[in-house]
This record gives sequence, C-alpha cells and structure tokens, in this order.
Amino acid sequence: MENKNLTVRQTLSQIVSSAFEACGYDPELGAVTVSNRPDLCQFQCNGALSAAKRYKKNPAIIAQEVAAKLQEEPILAKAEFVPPGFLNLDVSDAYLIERACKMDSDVRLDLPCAEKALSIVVDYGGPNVAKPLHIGHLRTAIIGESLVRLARFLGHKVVGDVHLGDWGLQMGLIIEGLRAQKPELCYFDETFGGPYPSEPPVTLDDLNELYPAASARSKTDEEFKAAAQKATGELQNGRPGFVALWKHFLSLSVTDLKKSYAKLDVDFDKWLGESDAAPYVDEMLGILKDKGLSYVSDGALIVDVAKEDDEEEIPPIIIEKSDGSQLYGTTDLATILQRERDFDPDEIWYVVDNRQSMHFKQVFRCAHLAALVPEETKLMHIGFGTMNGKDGKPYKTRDGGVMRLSDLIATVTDAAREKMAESATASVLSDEEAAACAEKIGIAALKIGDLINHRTKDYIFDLDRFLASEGKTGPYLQYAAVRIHSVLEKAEAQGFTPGKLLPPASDTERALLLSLSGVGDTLLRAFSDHAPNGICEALFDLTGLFNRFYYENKILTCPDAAQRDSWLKLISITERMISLLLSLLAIQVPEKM
RNA sequence: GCGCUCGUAGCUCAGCUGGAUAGAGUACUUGACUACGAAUCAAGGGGUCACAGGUUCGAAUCCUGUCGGGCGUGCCA
Repeated sequence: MENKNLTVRQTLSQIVSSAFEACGYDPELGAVTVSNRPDLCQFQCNGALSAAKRYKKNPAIIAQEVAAKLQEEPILAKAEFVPPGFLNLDVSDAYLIERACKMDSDVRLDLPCAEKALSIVVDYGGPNVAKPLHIGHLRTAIIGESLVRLARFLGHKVVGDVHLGDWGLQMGLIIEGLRAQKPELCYFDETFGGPYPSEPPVTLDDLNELYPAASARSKTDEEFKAAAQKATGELQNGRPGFVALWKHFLSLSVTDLKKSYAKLDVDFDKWLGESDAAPYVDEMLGILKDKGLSYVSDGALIVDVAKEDDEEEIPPIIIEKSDGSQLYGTTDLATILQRERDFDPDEIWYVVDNRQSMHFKQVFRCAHLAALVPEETKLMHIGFGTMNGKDGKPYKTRDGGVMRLSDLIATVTDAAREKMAESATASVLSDEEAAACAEKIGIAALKIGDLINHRTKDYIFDLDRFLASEGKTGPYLQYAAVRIHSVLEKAEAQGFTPGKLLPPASDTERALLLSLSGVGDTLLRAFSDHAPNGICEALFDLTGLFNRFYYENKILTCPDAAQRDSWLKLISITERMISLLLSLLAIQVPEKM
C-alpha cells in the first residue's frame, strides 16, 4: 500500500486496523486517536470497547488479543491493554526522530495532501461598492482567506472570488443620491448622446458619503426609495448614463478595496461581482422557465423549493421582484451558472454570515432543481457567527456606529506600537520598520482574536483582550517565532549549524516532537470542518511547548556540540512549522517586536 | 407562532465520529531574569458541562422535554 504522507496517527490506525483484522475483527475498529490522557500514553484506540457489543465478547479479551499482535511492531514503544478495554500506544523515540527528519527534508514539512484534488470556488469578502470596509467584513475575509490557503496547501485547486456587491439596490441608491446633489450631470440626461467623461464625477470620499446618506434617506423617504429601485432596474437593463456612472463607482471603489484587503493580507484570485453574472441571468431565467419551475405569484417570479419532508418551512425563492428588477437570489443563481461555466467546480463555498443560511438553502435547492450544476457538485454555506461587544450585543463603537476597518487597523497598530516602545530589542528599529512591525502585530492580534473561536459561533469582540501582552494572542505566537529566529541567527553568527537529530532528552522535547507530528491531522480536520480554529490550537500547543523547551534547555551554551546541533535542528523545524501555520492563517511574522 | 442555533471555571473560549481524572487563556495567590529575547516560564486554588428525563457497559457529546440567550421566517444584502 502507498504510504505517502500518512500522518503518524493514520499510520498507527493502519497498523492497529491490521491487528484487529488479523484477530478476526472489523478493521474499522482500529481507528487510533491522540490520547486524551497524555500522562498514560501518546495515542489510544478504543475499538475493543465498541467491538465488545458487536462480537458479544469481553472487551478486555479483544484488547489483549490485539495488543499481543502489536508487540512486535517496530515503531511502537508500547502497546498495552488497560481495563476495561483501552489500547494505549506510544511510538518509539526513534520513530519520532525519523518523522522529524522527514519534515526537515521536505519543503512541505511532511504534511499530508488531499487524496483527491478538488476544484473549489470560494466566495468570500462580499464587500459592497461605495461602502468602505467595516468591522462586519472582517470575519468573512479572515476565515475565507485561511480556508483558501489551507485548501490550496492540501493540493486543491482553489479560486477565491470576492463577489463584489455591485448590482443590487445600493447602486440605485447611490445613483439617486448623486442625482439629488448634482441633477445637472450628463449621466442623468436621457437625451445625452455621449461620450461620457472619463473622469469620475465624484471622489472616493464623496462616494463613501453618498451611500450611507442615501440608504438612510430611503428608510424615511418613500418617493426616494421608489426612485432608487427604479434606477436599479434601469441600470440592470443597461441604461447608458447609469452604466457609465456605475463604472466610475466601481473603479473608484475597487481600487480602494484592494488596498484595504492588502493590509489584511487577503488576496482574491478573482474580483468578480454580482454584475458579472448579469450575462447569465436571462439564460438562468430561461432554464427555470423551461423546466416549469418558476411562476408568478403576487407579481413576483418565484420558485418553490420546499420539500415534503421538510421540518422547517422553506419559503419559495424570489427570482424577480414585481417591478421586474433582480435581487440577490437572482444574481446568486446566475453566478452559479457563471462559475460552472468558468471553473467547473466540484465545490462552491460561501463564507457568509450564518444569518443568511435560509437564503443559501433556497438558492442551493433551486440550483439543483434546475440542474444549473451537476447533482454531485457541492454547494456549501460556510456560515459564521456574529461579533458581539462585551454586552453580548452586536459590536458597536462607543458612539453606537459601525467601526471602519481602517480605524480598526489604526487602533490595533497603535496599541502594538506602544507595546513595542517598552521592548529593548524592538526599540532599535527605525520608525519605518517599527511601523511595519506594529501593523503585523496588530493585525495578528485581530486575526487570532477571531480565528481562535469556532467559526460557527458568535463571539465577543474584545480588542483589549486580543491586544493584551499576556495570553493566547496573535503576538504570543509571533513572539515565539521571532525568538526562535533570533536564537538561530545567533547560532549561525557563532558558526553553529543545525545537525543530526538525537533522541529526545526530555519529556518536553518528546512532547514537542509529538506536537509537530500531529499537525497533519489538524490540517485535515480543519479542512473537513472548514474551521481554522484547530490550526490556532495547534499553534498554541507548538509555541507553548517550544517556550517551555527553551527555558529548560540552554541551547547555545550547551557544552555537548552534538546535543546543541540537534536542538538547533529541532527548533529550526519548529520555526518552519510555526511560520507555515501562521501563513495558512495569513499572519506574518515581524523581524523584531 | 414555527424553525435554526447556542448555554462548559468569576470572565473569554476549546473539547474530533460517545470512552479513562472535562482542558486552555485570563483574573487571583506564589515563585523564576549577572545564561540563547520575561510580549516568557513554573506552581496553586477555581466545575452539579443550564435543568429534568431517556438510550448505553460508558454521555459535555446522541434523543425528548423545560428554562434562558441569539438569529431567521416571500419582493434589502
């Protein structure tokens, strides 16, 4: 059998499964997990306990039979039965070293690849044109980016698409908002023959003012709202002046958004938007109609997506509003068609707030009913929870507003900068270098504050805690990386080079090797759950063990050169692993801090 | 009303398809810088896993109900 890049746990599972099989039991029972009692063993298998019922046999006997088969296994240092039916396993130090050597000689650190490379489109970001990024855009960007990087690292073919909100009612609102201010502009003159000016009629700042004002007005001013809805429809139907205006808005906005996302290290492969699905709308509507799925109800075009055995009531999806204009269901469905044509994906992931789960349920059902994608194509809503303030309610600034992303980044950067000023090593940096480091630290604080929580749950957004100089924070992880780097640099300056790995000289060292070897399982699980918090946990485990190791062993002054060089090798592997995991979370490591 | 989801240490959160003594961080108490970076490390106290039933050899985890919070529920996204 091909054993390429199996994790330690998987390797053990194979071995134990064979042992179960050899004893006449279902090999599935041989699944091995990391021990939940590290004081007793490194790995465990509980298969004998569940086998007991199936084979009507005392679990102790089964476990003992299997344990007996495992005694000769070279990679196992221990395989013992513990009542009532546990199978406790330790791997040998030699095997741990062997695996560490494999990591050392592999650019991918001996981490696993997906057994089958999938083509995956990830829809995340979802900013709106003419609306500066704010704190509400943070989770989709942070989580989405790390999922994209993880999937890609595992060998999948990934297209990350920002899916710009550039086609909905907000466009009509901005158009009407501008018309209210400058009705004389040629874009509003239906008799204007063109060409339209190449310079935008507004600045980015104007644009960022326009939308909130127009949005607020539409809530009280019915006439204005109606005009905006009409303008939205006209834009979608290609009214030249509006299209020209829209292009200006789009270009101003996208330039700005790219800068903001760059600060967060979020890189989209595609900057497509709702509007890019527009060419597919008619075709999509045609398919729905031809298949007899869509019909008019209360003036709107809808598709029933409810099923007989639904526990919850799933309302029909509205494809076209009674005024003929499109809405998010329309563009989402057309976008599915567009993605199918352009990328032929096995899976499409939507990294979007949990609150939209009903919407996606409707869209996905409709897409499958209409066979816009093959039946086996997975459409998945990767939902996430709300960021709440300390009061448990959605996070607001002190004055009750929504915090802009740029303000947020400035806040965390300033806080990091202040902390750096206290540090002797970081104070040697030039102002410019210090500013760059502070930004990396601040953003890491922000990202870990988010990613450490399970994706699906609401969490309390508490900047003070994220930026605290103690605890499970982004800076803690960066500090460990910076410190290892510093030791390795000093070693090099003294002419020491990492050498041959020796067997672990302490429990801490062994635990560090074990932790390194467990990263592969963590990544596979993070991928299958679409949940990056496991990667954070692995990072804290690694860095915590390194910090302990660092205190217990004085590497550079170690009189035994072979031991010293072995330790240098160990920490260099550790450094690479930490950097790799941080890069999967799109977190950078500063030079100094 | 109906549906979804959550409830774990004072606080913020982990806890993999059911397994052994439920774990981190923080806060609190204490100890470690004339040794590679103390944004660090070590030690201690702190729990009826909301509540009540059920399934199971075995439940924080699965099922039912109750209470409490959040969210959604046809023309915003």
